[in-house]
Amino acid sequence: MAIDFAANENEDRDPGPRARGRKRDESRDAAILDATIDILVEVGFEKMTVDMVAARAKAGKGAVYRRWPSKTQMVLDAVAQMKRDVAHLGHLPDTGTLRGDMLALFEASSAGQGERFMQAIAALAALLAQQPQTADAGHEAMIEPWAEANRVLIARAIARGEATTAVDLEIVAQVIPSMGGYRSLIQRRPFDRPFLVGLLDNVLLPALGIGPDRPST
Amino acid sequence: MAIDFAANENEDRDPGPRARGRKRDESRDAAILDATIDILVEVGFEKMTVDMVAARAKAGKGAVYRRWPSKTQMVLDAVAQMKRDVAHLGHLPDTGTLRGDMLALFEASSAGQGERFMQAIAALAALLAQQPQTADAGHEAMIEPWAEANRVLIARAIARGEATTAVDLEIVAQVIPSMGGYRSLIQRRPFDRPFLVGLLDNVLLPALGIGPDRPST
Amino acid sequence: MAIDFAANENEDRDPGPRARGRKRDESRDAAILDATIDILVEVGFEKMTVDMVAARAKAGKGAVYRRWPSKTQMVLDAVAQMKRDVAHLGHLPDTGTLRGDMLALFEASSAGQGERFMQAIAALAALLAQQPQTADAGHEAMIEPWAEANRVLIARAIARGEATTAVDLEIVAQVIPSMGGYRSLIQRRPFDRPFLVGLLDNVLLPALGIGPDRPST
Amino acid sequence: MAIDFAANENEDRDPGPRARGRKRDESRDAAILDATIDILVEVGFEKMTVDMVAARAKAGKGAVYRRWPSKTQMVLDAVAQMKRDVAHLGHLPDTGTLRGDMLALFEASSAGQGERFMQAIAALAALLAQQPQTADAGHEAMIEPWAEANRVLIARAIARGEATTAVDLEIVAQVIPSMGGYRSLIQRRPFDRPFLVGLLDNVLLPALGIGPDRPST
DNA sequence: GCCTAACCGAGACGGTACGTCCGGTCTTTTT
DNA sequence: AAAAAGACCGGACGTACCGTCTCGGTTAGGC
Repeated sequence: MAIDFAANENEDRDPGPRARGRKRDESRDAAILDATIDILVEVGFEKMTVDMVAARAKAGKGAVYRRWPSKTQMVLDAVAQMKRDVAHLGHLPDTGTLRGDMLALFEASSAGQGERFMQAIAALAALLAQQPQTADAGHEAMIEPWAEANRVLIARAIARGEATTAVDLEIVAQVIPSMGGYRSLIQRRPFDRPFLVGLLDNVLLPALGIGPDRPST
Repeated sequence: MAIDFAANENEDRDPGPRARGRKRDESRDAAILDATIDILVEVGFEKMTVDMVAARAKAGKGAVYRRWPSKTQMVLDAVAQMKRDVAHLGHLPDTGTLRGDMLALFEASSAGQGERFMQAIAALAALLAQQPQTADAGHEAMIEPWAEANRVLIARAIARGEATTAVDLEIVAQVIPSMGGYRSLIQRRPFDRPFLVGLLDNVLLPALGIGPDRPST
Repeated sequence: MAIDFAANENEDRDPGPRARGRKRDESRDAAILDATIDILVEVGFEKMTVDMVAARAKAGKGAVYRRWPSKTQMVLDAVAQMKRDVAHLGHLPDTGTLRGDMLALFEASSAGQGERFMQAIAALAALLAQQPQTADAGHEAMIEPWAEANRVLIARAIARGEATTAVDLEIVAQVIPSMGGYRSLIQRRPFDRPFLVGLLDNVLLPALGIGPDRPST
Repeated sequence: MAIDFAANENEDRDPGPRARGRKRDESRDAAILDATIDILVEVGFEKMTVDMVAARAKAGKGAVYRRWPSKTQMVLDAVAQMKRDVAHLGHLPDTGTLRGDMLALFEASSAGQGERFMQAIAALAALLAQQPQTADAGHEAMIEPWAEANRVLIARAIARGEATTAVDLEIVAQVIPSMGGYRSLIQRRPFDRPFLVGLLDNVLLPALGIGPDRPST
């Protein structure tokens, strides 16, 4: 967890003997990234221009390119920033059943910026495959935190005897994030509650040996 | 099945009053599509330019745009052409067990141009998400035939009593294609035999109620 | 004479084995150069942008930079083109006296594009001194043809015994063009008839030993 | 004479109620102006950047813009500063002949920083024509003092009966400065002794009715 | 055996975004 | 309060690429 795309910006800097001159205005970072997400959601990655972003953020192009070497890196960082805002593991739901936990996790992330995040992710797909490293970065920012949450919830279910120990946790925890990612990014169909329920009841829970003693739905 | 992206080109043509003038040189189609795949694999969709493709095919840009209305459509058609070469459903394997069938299907499609095809698909991801319609088209060309094959094999397993009837065939048949697509397109990691075996033994077969009475592997 | 700034474009090209591909649209050259002069006169060299010129000429920036390597070269060529249009040596006036010839030459060049040409030259001064070679080029285009005309007229006056042979024709022929150039470019005051008459009667004619048996003025 | 571009900076300052805080470091003025001339001569006005000048002077841009409102004004001031060092009218030469006086004036101004000054002036031409007012200012600083010296020397020659009274002193006194300015600024060729001698013997002296009873040269 | 339309490779065309650079302003820390 | 350092906005430059159009030349029918 704790993905930090901006690490190169925030942490890798060698302050040198001393930090002289005017400080980077950190508020510009946020303003630019916010504008990036806005435009990304509105027009998509291809039709977004750096000038649009700079104008929306009331910034100059210089301020943009001082921070990121290219439009692509800027967008990746914008999405990573969003993810940092969105993913607050730790206060994971605990309803007593795996099925309940998974549904509660979905509800929780649908609230907040969840929707907007998914829109941004979808707009972003175009650039993920441009180069392997950006694809990795995007995956780390998007799917890994989600898989981590799944891993924790399933581990809990195993611990309380609800789920079988016969399967590889690592693989099973990837099922919902991967299929959700594919659905959002490639199929561009919504990752909604019915889709999640279908996956739970027909794939995940059966694979874990959890029978259909389901409540309402 | 039998996806044909080029249908519009090859079949929709209205011959008009009569076909006059020089005939279109059909060998140029193949040369251009081959060059497209070459470049796509080498540099990716974004860095590929139409001029590059034309030069590689020793063709002019006019010949390209006479055949396809845009770079995107040309690339989609190139990949569809590949798919046509690769996917020969109908003679699906029949080994007696679902596990054996799935592995045999994998081996079959790994032969031929399978590797190259996957590289092309991966390079292609960039454009899939650009517009919903191209995403749909790409999905239809890539994943649906694969899911269809899964559907047939699983239906056979249910018919012979190997697999449970308790789950939704439609959803279960999507698991391997979706996760494979996500792995190839977004993670850009190989969809190889170990990954397939992991999915089969930890997700698909348990979900279908098929126990681990596996042979060697 | 016969200054040709565009020589590099029009004559230096090695056609290679054959001239292939679409031909340069020569009308675009003229359209761009005309637009260049328009904008140059309207806003001056510094405030003129290449995009302005391209838009005015209904051209793309590509067409501009295919012809000239920089804004500076484009402007120099535009002025040279103008000069080519303006300077039609050969049909020099012949009034019987040097004074009459010089005044007639002035009247002739004041007609036509003369005025516009001088405006362009004035706007252009900014760039002449940027680099030695552009300064040379500008000088060749602007002043040399003028000096050549002076040389011819003065030589005629010497031939018919009107002017002394005691002075260096080369130097004397430079007086009016140089002082006119300085006045236009640096002082930015008009090179008008009173100024010319002052030079003739107080400098050029006395230096050539021609007395003040002047007509009206 | 006594042009002082820097007047606004050095004399117009209102000391206010009291001069508080750190005193302005007057040595920075000179350092910046020196650096300005250096860079101006090295790369010309257009390619010179304010950052270059500040770096060379080991100053910040703030120190520059606290003193001059723009790059243009700074450069004009730098050249005016030079001029102040160079032009010391009053002790004009007096050799008994106009020809001797003019040559002696040339020798005097060639000494000192004359050469460097001319280089700077040449580099400066670019900005002179940008706006009329800077052109005027430059002309006043450069050419007018020179013309004034010519005027005095020629008036003396007329007074002692060496030169004719038949011509307009004002116009004749402009000949050498104007042609010298044109040669330096536009042609970028040296205003050297042979050039001066050519002008004197073929234009100025004949125009003033002074015959070729020249000494050695 | 011509005529003519449609093809071919090559490459110029208009338009538009990218990433760089610089002028003039503002901010931070040090003197 | 002035100094050096350097980030800030705005906007022009020159490059690259998409999809269209034009050039000279070639390849078929149809006459």
